[in-house]
Amino acid sequence: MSRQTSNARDRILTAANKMFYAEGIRAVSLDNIAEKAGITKKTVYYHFKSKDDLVEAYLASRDQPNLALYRKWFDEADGGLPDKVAAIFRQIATSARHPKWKGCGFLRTAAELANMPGHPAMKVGAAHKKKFELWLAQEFETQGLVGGAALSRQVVLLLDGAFSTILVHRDADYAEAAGEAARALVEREVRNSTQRGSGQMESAST
Amino acid sequence: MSRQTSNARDRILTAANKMFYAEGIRAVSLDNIAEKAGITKKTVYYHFKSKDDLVEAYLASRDQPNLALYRKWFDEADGGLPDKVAAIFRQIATSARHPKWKGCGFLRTAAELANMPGHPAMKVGAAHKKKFELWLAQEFETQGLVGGAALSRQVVLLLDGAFSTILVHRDADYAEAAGEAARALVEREVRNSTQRGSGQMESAST
DNA sequence: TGAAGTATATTCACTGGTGAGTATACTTCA
DNA sequence: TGAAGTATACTCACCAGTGAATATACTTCA
Repeated sequence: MSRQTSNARDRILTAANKMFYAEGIRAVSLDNIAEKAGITKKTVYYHFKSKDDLVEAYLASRDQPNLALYRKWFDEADGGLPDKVAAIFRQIATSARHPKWKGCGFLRTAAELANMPGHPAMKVGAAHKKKFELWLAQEFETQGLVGGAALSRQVVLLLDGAFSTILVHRDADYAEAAGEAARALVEREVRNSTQRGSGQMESAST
Repeated sequence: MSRQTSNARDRILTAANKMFYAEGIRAVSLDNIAEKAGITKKTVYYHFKSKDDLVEAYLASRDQPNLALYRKWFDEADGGLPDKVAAIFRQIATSARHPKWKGCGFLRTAAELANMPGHPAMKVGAAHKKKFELWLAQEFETQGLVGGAALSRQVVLLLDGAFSTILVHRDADYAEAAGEAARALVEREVRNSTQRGSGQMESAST
């Protein structure tokens, strides 16, 4: 790690980030990335031991920034829990209207590498999604919601559904619909948790 | 189209179906498919004008069978609307526990080809998803639900969310969670529609 | 009816190009 | 000087797509 070094590594990672996200994993070669980074392929192999390694680094580099963004959207939104959750979906709708938007990089990578369940990038992706689910569950439980974990999971399902569906239809309105569904589920749980002190049934039936 | 003809074409399509679904689009070459089908690559090019063309045919061949399956699950489930919707998710959970399950072929193809929005296969995929959404909306409206279209969309979001999330975590339980969320949303709309005759507001607020 | 012609279906062998990954040598700075 | 970092130039495998030839059936008309 000397003067120029981390510079080249950063440039590779930046190029990988843009290209893998924009085009997909298998659609982008290390030659492409090297060219974009303005270095040789051999230098890529100096800093990353294989393409798979670089793919893993690509997703790892998105982990914290992405989570921070969700947290920011949530924290800065006005209103109660339902509004804060809905705000995340509204922000995603906004992002999705940018022409360069191509869905969730984690989800798309998982879809593309579905035939390699042990791939290191898959683990990074799964961990990222788990972190989000856990963070939201904690937010819910801090606010006194009893079924925070289950609710968080439902919101996650709507969120990933929005990512996928918007990508299929190229229609960001799906994020709004998902936001409304999430809002309804959160409202319901807020009602549930405040009415009965520590009740644990979710549905009237069964 | 003589006797032998459609035979080769079918074998190609069968091989493409299995391989594209199992491995992904760009991970599978036409050499691979030709070998699996027991014919020459040139024969593949006789029946399909390009790889893209074959990918489109692959998704098109899954359209009706997939929709039929969802309809069957829905129709054969006991109980009311909420139960019928939940049944779809339970069936998906069951499918997802098979080792060969790799998510939704339409969604995965869309994720992989996200950089080619005009790709013919993308159109087939979008149309497929729209058909499902429309079918479910009609089922809802036939049962007298006012907000059938919006509700159908919410269920779709949960469904595609389940596909994506299960794939990431390799955990079919997400389908059950999605099913519970869907059930809650349907129950809410049933309540909404029966209480007020033809009201059209979905949420108490705004 | 049967030979000549035509459309369908398939193969073998190939091309131009790209993929991941490497052997080796040069450069630069501490 | 010697280790970190980078480049040139390469290997070998594969990939989408093609050229030329052939086999098989389906007409057509003398």
